[in-house]
Amino acid sequence: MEYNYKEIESRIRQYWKDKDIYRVDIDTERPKYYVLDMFPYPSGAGLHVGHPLGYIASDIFSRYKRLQGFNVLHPMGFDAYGLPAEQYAIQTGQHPEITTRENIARYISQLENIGFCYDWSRSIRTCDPGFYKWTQWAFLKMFGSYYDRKADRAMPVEKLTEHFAAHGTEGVDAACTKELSFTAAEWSAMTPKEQSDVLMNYRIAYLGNSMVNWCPKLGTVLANDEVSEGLSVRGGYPVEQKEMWQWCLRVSAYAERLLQGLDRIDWSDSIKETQRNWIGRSEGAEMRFAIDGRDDLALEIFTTRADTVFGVTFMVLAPESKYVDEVTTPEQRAAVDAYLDSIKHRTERERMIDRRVTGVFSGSYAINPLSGKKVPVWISDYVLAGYGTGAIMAVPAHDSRDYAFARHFDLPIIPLIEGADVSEQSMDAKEGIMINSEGPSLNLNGLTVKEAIAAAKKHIEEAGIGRVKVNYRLRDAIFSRQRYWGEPIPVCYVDGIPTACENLPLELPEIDKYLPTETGEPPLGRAKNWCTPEGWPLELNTMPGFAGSSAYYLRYMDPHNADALVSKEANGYWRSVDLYVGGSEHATGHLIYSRFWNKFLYDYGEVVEDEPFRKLINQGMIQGRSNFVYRIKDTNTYVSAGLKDQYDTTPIHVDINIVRDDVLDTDAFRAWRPEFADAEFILEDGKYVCGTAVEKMSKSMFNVVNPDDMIDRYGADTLRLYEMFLGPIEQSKPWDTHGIDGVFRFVKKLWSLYWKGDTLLVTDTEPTRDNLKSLHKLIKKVTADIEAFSFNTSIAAFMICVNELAQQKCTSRAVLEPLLVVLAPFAPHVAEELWHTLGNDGSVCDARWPEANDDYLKEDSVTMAVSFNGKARFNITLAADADAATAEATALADPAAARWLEGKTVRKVIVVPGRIVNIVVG
RNA sequence: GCGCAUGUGGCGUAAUGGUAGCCGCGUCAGACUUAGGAUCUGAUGUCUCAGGACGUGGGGGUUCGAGUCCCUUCAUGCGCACCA
Repeated sequence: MEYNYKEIESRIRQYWKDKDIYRVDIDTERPKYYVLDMFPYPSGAGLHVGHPLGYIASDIFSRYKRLQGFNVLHPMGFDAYGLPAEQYAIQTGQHPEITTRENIARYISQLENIGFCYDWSRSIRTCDPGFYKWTQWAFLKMFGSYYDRKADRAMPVEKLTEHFAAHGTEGVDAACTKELSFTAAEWSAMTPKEQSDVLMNYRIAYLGNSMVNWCPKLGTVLANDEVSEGLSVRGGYPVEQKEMWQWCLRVSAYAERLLQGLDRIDWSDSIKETQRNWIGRSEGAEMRFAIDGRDDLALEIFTTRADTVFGVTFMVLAPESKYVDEVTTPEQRAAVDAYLDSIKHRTERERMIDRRVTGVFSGSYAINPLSGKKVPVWISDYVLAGYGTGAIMAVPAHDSRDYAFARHFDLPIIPLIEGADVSEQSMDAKEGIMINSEGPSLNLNGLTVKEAIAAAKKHIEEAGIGRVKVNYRLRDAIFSRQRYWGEPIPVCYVDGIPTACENLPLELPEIDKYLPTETGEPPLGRAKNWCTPEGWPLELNTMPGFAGSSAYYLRYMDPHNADALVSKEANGYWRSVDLYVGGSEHATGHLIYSRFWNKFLYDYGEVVEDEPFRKLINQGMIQGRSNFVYRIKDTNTYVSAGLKDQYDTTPIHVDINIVRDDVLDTDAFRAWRPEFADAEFILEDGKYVCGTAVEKMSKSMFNVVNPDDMIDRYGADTLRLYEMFLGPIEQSKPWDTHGIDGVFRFVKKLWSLYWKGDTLLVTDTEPTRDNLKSLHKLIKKVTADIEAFSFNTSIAAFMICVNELAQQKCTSRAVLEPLLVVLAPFAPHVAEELWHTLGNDGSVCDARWPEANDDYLKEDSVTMAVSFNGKARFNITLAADADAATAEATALADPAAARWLEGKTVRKVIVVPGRIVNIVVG
């Protein structure tokens, strides 16, 4: 039998399908294990070789766990809502559902070709009403909840309304947009609309008027993680700050729990650190600075450097601060208005690129609560409205931003730390001994910075000037998108009051065009009869991309349940994801939102685990390797890469399929596109050598390698092995097809252990000790490697083992059969095929993972020469069970060593079995 | 600026503190071939007076012993960034 991978792989896949071998159900007799891949957005371009990297790794792990006797849940689905399908719909009029369905079909066929062990019966699509019903359900639950800080969990808003009716805001400690204060009587006197507005201030899913990232080109708002450096992540269009009414999720209420939870999960340090940064906890103090001559007004500021209060020489307000209007004096009114106007016209991006120091004096003075000194109040856009209170105390000596501002406007700078030279720059470091810090009620002089921070905070609280406060950088997530292709937000407006639509799913209506309406309403404004049966208008915004991906892992546990997102039974069994594999680019998006969503559901006992993903592996990105030709300017002549510097050239991407080993097939190039038909070439050594670059794999760079092509040329098993062989799974690396031949050779070599021509070589002969040693070395190594997620080293071990067995001419079934079991997770098709060849009835997927027997790995007795300290050489003989206590140097090999050892005693011999010996002498 | 990660042959990489470079690619030599982008065998870090010497970005340190641990420095990649 030849190794005919095409025939074998298609037959084996059919076998698995016929036997429905990957179907999983709850089985309380067996321990569960849940392995999940981040589900893909099915783009029109299909999968390239980079996508399966993580899927192959998780597939190996799933199969391994299954062979170990675990009941493994390993599903796959599709993140089907998204911008590309909608953009395509706008351009072509094609319904996004059609595009999406076609793309999903292509993805499924590509995935099936690789031989993954997914249970497709559990597959989900976020755009199915049966799925998004539960996305909407969770949203309504958030709409009906507030975050009680005392209980430290989400609670039904009814609790809050009861409390308001009985006690007003007295005793309420709830996460909110702004602190409110009213009595029970005042609450009862409010109109329903007013009460609704008050509750919006507390709801976890709320309608808020806030500064949002507005992308005019995309015609929608974006969440913070969808914006990078003032540009939209998708499309790269400019993003402006705009005040809009939007649905938001009060993610910030969970900031502390999201932070604390990181300590209990097995994720990489770098991704945990990224999340910690994103959450941005900082401990400090909030304190009040009274405005001179105004009994009714004090500026509330936040600082982490309470120790520097004596160095405050001015105050700064964000331009959007609510204080701005109040502190602006009539004399300064014109200047302030002019400044605010000039700021408004700058986009976020312009502000970021051009960090000029700008600002204006408000006319008012604030009084330093500790020193009693009067300091001017300024307005500047270097202070952010959205963080802390939107107002700061400026300490130019010890903050570089304040320093720049002080220098620019010639404001005083008072150093507070001994030896600090502030003539050129501020001293931001939190170290040194305090000076110039004595006031009527507090003296910090002589303390270290750390002591001073603590002392100042304590004093501020005791003196009633302010309080210790923790601030978070994490903002609430904007949850509205002015888009068609997303989950409808199940809210209607009853007399203008936002009200939950309890009848779910609220299905996405058909519309004639996918553009916003002429009046600027979102696309859903085009839907006919978009209202409740009672005639109340429905919300026109849809949910953002992260909505559908926030709880999908729960749905796989119980995908067809019509009565609940997941049944108690299914959730109680599968609990949470044991291993999650996906890209690190989701660190501040999906991976935060999912954790938040899960914790919210946990608060209500809807799920049993507080964290959704116990272990996370971030696979690296596979980049593309692009090829270039160099066109000489204004000609149709192309010069080889080595000679290009002699000409004025433009590099042009060339399809990697007409390049082999960086040498261009010039005929294929002429045939590639009409404009190259009569191309001329300047060659070197008779060849046209292309330039190369490592870039993102993309259609437009002609560097996409399709897994289907690889499977066609080498088979799925070789592709799987090669992708794992490339290097550590977490590492990003360019795809390089060179080297796949080596892996292909290995598979063929493996095959030839079993078959020589049409002769089956496997016999029932007793295995030799060497045979068993080779096998058990492999089992031990591969078991340890899989546990450590180190697949590249396992494959090296396979190569060594197969080479050894070939050299030993091993034909023993007792060795060649377990070899297949160990190989099955990596190369399942060929393992299954040979498993059947050996006469096994069932599938290799249901075999038992063999255990490594250390007895086969021990050396008999070893004599080795050892050099020590560069001085001595010994011959040491070790018995098979030698250890440090019993081994002894038995003979001295040379006279020099003998002299060195003379008069000394061998104290200790340290042995690493079969390897190194260290001799400690006294 | 802050944080995280990574620096090893021509290349991808490997080494519980214990012979640095396993495995693969590439290269060289040989075998078998009408032929090879097939297969098989062997060699392949650098220098070398052939005994060795030097080698894991640089500099220190701990250790009998350091690619590995500690300090420091440089370089690259990623994340956050006017967050007070």
